[in-house]
Amino acid sequence: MSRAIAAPPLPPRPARPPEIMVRRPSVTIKHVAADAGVSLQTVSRVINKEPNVRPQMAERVQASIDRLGYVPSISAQRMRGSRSYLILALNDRERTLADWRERQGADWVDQMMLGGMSKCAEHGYRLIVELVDTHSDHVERELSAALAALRPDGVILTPPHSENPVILAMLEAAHIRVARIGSLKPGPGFALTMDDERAAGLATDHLIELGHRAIGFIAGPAAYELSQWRIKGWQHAMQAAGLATDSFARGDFGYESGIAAAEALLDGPLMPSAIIASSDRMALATLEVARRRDLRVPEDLSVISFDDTPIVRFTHPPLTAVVQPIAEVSARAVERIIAGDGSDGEADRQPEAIPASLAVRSSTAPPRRA
Amino acid sequence: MSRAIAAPPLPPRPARPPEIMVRRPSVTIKHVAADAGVSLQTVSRVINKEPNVRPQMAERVQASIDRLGYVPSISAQRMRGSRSYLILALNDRERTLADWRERQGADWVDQMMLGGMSKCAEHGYRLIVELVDTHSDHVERELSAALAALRPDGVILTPPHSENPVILAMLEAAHIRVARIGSLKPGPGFALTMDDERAAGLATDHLIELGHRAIGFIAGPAAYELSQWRIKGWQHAMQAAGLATDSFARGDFGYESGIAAAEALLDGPLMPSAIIASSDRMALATLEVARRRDLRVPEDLSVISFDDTPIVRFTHPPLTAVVQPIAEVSARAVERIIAGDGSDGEADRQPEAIPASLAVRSSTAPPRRA
DNA sequence: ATGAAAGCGCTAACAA
DNA sequence: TTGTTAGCGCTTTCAT
Repeated sequence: MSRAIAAPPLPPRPARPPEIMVRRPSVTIKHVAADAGVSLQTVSRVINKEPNVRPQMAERVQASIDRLGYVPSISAQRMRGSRSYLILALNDRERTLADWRERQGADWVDQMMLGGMSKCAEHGYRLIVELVDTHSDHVERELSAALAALRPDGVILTPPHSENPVILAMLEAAHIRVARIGSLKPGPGFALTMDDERAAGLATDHLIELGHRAIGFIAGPAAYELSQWRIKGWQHAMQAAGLATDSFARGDFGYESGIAAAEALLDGPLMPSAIIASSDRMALATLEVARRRDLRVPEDLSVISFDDTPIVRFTHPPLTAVVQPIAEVSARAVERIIAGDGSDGEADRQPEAIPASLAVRSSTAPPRRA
Repeated sequence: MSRAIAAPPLPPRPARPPEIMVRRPSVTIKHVAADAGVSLQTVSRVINKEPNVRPQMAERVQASIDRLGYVPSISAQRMRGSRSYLILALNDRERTLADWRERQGADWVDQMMLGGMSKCAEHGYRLIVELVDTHSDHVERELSAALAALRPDGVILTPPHSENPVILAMLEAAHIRVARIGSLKPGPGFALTMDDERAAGLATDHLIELGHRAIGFIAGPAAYELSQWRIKGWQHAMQAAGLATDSFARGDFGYESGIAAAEALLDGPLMPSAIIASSDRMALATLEVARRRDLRVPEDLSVISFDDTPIVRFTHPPLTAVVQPIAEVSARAVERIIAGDGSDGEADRQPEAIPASLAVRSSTAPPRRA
């Protein structure tokens, strides 16, 4: 008999909170069942929109739910193995914190949140940004703590985590869906790229079309797989035009390294009339080096940034930049994870490429001596 | 007898994942207990570092934990009413998404994450950024879904949520610890401000000291309580110097509104020689209006921004700006929430003020006609 | 179509 | 100091 259900008294809310009010007394499925005069199962079925419930019955239960203000306990649901509706976005702690500290914004994270959170919201999911040190030896502890605490349904890896073997192994062992952004290496889950090679080619071609012959390239750190793709894109475009690829330097994406790299290029044997920098910071640095040497941009030196961050639009001149579709890629990653992609035994191993584009502004022009 | 514990077989990991591998077979407290030959409770005690466990015993259990790779199920722990170690940071969805879409960064959110996440990490907590529409009528649904899903130990409210009665009521009813940033009104939890009034005074005084007499002010929307404080700060400083406070306009923090406001001020009866804008966007707009009118900054017009965001340092000239200690305030909010502040029946009702400062750059100078 | 019973992994309360 | 007994809120059998 349904009325036989123990109808637990709704604990009266104390007028004054007791010594320590940790958890609020909450309405459980039992209260609803008692109130509606049905069994726990029926309530459970209504909550989960399962079949085999007469509409009339469902209505009655729903009424009780509404009246009592019942909200299912996610913890309890999850304990029974349900989804967590959480997706973890792993970002590089060091770099992100540094960006925030400099108070220059972290465009990458911003755009990830934009694309990821929006897409998540569409499906009742939630995106959680987590910062992790790739290089530290407690990645393992950090990540396992995060996984244990959050039990995410999926994880989105960004460079340089996308290639971190420790992280990949853990995720694979945990059978958690994985999206790897900016990685082409084989690994668990699926890979997504912004076609960095093509993007670098785009930038190079733009300069070549303007008439540049000596085009310098400042690469990112080798730890980032995509650094190599960008180099390749530049090299191939140059070679296709029969140009030399000697004007090359490497930075670490940061400003200081950009200063050094730009100086190296401009001091090099073939003084470039244009420089492509693999990050906004390094592009900014290039601008600064040009200024110090009284080189006007773009008249004496064209500069292209590889990040279309807020600041590159407010420099003088505003920089021509490769626009990376970070938001789109993140949205796509979320979409595929929710759809069930990225589980361990995937068939489709093709990395998906979301094309980058080039925003032409005022830092590129034909070379003087063309 | 401890050996009497049912020793559940560790489910063999299938060589090939079955049809749908949803949850991985996981090691539970039972496995550990069986393995170590102790009771569940003892394991529980070791996990929670409770007293009354002989070191030797603890060691043995720990060994089993390590060997089996046991990780406590947070869901189960939480179901027993433990803390969630989650703190929710509620931000304005509309504004934040707009900032991200414009790809100009959302300094506020960045700085919140910087301060909040860092402090959280110190205490084993996690900060989750949640976007909520203040104006929509489904705030209630959105928030209750978030609360149900995450069960955060505390919530940090930012303007304009800090003053949203619906949100405040819900949080109070749920007995969740609350930090209200940028609010002085009484309410649940504790309040934190950046002393906007004093900050506006600081900016005004700086201009007065430079010799300005006609100082215009572009206020933020009235929906933000802090808009009024800033107005007050300006008014008081002006009155203290015996100056008129007629050169006043209101915007909505956005660029377009800034254009209109700046034009209104410059077309007003007393043409100001300096303008304080209540947001970076409106300061940028003021710069643009000045440019259109061939007013040089700072020679013909001094401009002060009320946000020290990335872009105001890359404009020409770089803007003098009020630096809001968002990271510090967020860190403080997290700290107090973890400490147990912000529960309903708080005694200390004094808002805590974290002072803002002024970064003097090149957009302010003595007026020409001084 | 509905209900009863048996847990899920864990901890509080109470033995011993 | 350690173990045993009840559940927590929910879902999954399996009855009815």
